Amino acid sequence: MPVLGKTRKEVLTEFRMEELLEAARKLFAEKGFHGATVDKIADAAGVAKGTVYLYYRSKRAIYWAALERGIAAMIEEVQTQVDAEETLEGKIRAFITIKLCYFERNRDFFKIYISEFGSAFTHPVQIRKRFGDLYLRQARVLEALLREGIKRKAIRSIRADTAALAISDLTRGIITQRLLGWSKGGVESDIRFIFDLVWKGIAAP
Amino acid sequence: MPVLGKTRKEVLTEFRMEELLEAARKLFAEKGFHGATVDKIADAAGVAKGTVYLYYRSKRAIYWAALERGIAAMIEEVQTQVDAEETLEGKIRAFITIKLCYFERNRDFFKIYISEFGSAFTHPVQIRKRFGDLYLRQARVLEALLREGIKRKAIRSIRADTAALAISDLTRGIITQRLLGWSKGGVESDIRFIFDLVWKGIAAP
DNA sequence: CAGTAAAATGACTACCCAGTCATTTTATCG
DNA sequence: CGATAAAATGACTGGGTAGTCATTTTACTG
Repeated sequence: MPVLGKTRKEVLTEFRMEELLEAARKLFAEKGFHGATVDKIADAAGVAKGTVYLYYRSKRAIYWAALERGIAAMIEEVQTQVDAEETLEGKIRAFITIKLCYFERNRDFFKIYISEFGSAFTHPVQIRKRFGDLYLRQARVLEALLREGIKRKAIRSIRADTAALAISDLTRGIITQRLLGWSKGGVESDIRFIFDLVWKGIAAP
Repeated sequence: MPVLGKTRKEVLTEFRMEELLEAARKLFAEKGFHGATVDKIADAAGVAKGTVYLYYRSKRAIYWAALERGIAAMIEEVQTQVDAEETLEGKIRAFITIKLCYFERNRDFFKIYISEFGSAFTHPVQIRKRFGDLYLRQARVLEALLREGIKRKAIRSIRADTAALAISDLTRGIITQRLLGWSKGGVESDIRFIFDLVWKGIAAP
């Protein structure tokens, strides 16, 4: 009997899916898609393997759920913070900052994200497209900012879509470097570095 | 009996290793490390599976050989072309251009390269280090250029190591976009775009 | 051409793992 | 407290593959 919008069953389902997702995120991050086994994910979530299949259709489905949810959360956070800034400069800086901080906080997720990027070429077209759409969605937040800047002559006339992807690449690159231990400076220093490079690179003369 | 520096055996070994590497490169690029089977690699090289193991210790060994040789060849090509340029501007442009063209010509290799990048986090430390060294080696070519530019006041005072990695990331990003079909322009247009962004970003005021 | 060594073969072993489903455990309710 | 349904279990199946090695093929040599 539905009492407060959610039936008992719905609550349980939500709980199990959450626990499984959390366990899966850690294992996929640690071992990669192939290295993480459904058995281990079940174990980590404190259930038996069969139970996993009561909540997710397949191993891939869990993987996708983890990836999709992570990207969606990131986009939301980025969008909110960008909207909160007044100036174009502030907005672009926020875009870089929030992404960097989000990944710094969610290292597990970033590892999955990056790994998916690497497999993009070997996946079937349809999966590649799905990931591409997800990735492009966050780039488009930035693209809109750049377009606005170009219109207002604050930014020189560049290809906004390409520039947005380039800035995303730079951000992703810095995060990778940080996770691999190649970056010696602090987060602030890294943010400042990228932002300076980008801003000087795109600002109107 | 060694006649011309190489024994019959050495020639055969070299030939087989080459054939296998070529076949492996294609398959790894197409299917990824897990998707490519030793059987298929052997097939593609026109030998039986057992023969593969006469020339390579393991599947991983073939993979590494393909990756290492590809990166080494790229570095060599980049270094040569960079050296051939006179100006700092020309050298930096050459760095970007040659990498882009090299990968454009060796798409198979790039797919392996990128995929390795994605798996960097899930590999054992020792393998990760090995790949890192390889990657950093090419970044150091650029780093040396930047340092020289900073010394000569042509480039503003920035962290040369971080900037070198950032420019590498940008280049890698563009190549990825091209391979995924996200980049609409031609190669020249992409090169010009990155170079402009970078040059304006790092040039002395 | 026979005999020997080098090279190649592919059937086989040993292992791994996604996904299933008959069975057991737990919750619900009259 | 049974009876019934919902949820969970884990042994099992089917498919797959890295790496081995006894056997066969090919090349070389006297």
